Amino acid sequence: MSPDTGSRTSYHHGALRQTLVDSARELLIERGDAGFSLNELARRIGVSTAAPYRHFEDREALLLAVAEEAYEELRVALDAASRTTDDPAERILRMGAAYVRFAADNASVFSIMFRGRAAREHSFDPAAFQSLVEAVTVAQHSGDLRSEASARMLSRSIWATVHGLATLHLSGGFVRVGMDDTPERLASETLATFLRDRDGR
Amino acid sequence: MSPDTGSRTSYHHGALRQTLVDSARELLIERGDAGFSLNELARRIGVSTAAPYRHFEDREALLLAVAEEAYEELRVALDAASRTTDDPAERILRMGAAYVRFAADNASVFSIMFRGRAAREHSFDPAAFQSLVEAVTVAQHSGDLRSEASARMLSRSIWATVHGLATLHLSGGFVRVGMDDTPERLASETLATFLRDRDGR
DNA sequence: TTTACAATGTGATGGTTTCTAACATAGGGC
DNA sequence: GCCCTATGTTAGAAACCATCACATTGTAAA
Repeated sequence: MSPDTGSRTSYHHGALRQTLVDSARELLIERGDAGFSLNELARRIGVSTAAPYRHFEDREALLLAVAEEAYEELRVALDAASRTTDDPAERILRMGAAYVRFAADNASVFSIMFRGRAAREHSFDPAAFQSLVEAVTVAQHSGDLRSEASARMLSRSIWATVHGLATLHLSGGFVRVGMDDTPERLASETLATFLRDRDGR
Repeated sequence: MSPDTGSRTSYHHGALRQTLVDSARELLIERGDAGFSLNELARRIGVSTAAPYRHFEDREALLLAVAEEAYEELRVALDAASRTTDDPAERILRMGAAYVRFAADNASVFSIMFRGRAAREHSFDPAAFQSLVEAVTVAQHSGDLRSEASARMLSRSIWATVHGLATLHLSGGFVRVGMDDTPERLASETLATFLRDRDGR
């Protein structure tokens, strides 16, 4: 008897790898990290539960692929935010806001980005870090930054601050002390600490 | 036939609940969040795999109990760090260092503290936050803080910064850009951004 | 064009996990 | 001393991850 290939007409799916990554992201959003199941994913796509293993070593490897795509999206979002202004200080604020916004809009995906192999291999991406260092250097030269610490040190501080904002915002901690806010306001109010008071704003 | 009660002599364990929490922490450290198994835990302790369910609703509830104990330890550690100095700015630095140190010394426990119910119910503990606000207020009055933002706002910023340092330090992100360091130095170099330059140090 | 191969699917299955149900034991209040 | 409840046990259902042997198909060489 010919095997059941779901609603497919051909035996081979054709684009299973990418379908797995895309659908995995949806399922992850629905069920969360703990509730995510490879079996359920395969059933939804209409392939056998063994099929995903032709493309990914194990469950973790598939989630890593999802995280990698998300890291790329985050990089693009930060880049886009950076391009929305020429003002050095404003640029830092907007990149920070974009980071927290991304976390808020992609909660469960964001959380798998910062655990396991994904975190080790992709968090604090050197290229993205370098672009922040450059923005900070410009801001320093234009006198917008309070501190005289090295650009790399300051960038590390800013990154950590924004990342902390993102994760604590997700965890709901700010709500408990009556200090929750939009990602944009969280970022600008917090990063203001790093900036000199300026005329026009 | 009398049931096998492991190496125990009596049918009842006697202090199973606390033993579960303590051993769960050890197993969590060995295997990590994903690798942690209630069955393995029960086998180690020498009780049946159903026994833990007399004390905890499910796997998650047991890990929540572990997280709750850890939150208390963190609170104590922050309190102890706070008491090591009377200098207002130094106090903030030391609390920050203690926070990052705790994360570094208790990696897998720290990670379960900030996900799921544990994060929602215990992250950003209002009492701990209040004690930071007080330290910040003192530092403001003594002129040690750069910013004139409200003590609550500044405290939120400092907390987010320290939390970001802790999580990124754990993920190994700093290593990738050649900027890793001890928890103490990470905290002091980063929090320096918030402080005025002072004479004696 | 045919044929062999490599890639990608399937079905079946083993081992482990979480959690529940029904039953066993014992400790403490009456 | 007796019962009741708390806290164990055994058995097992349902799901999941992962692997095996086998099936199908696209493709590249002969």
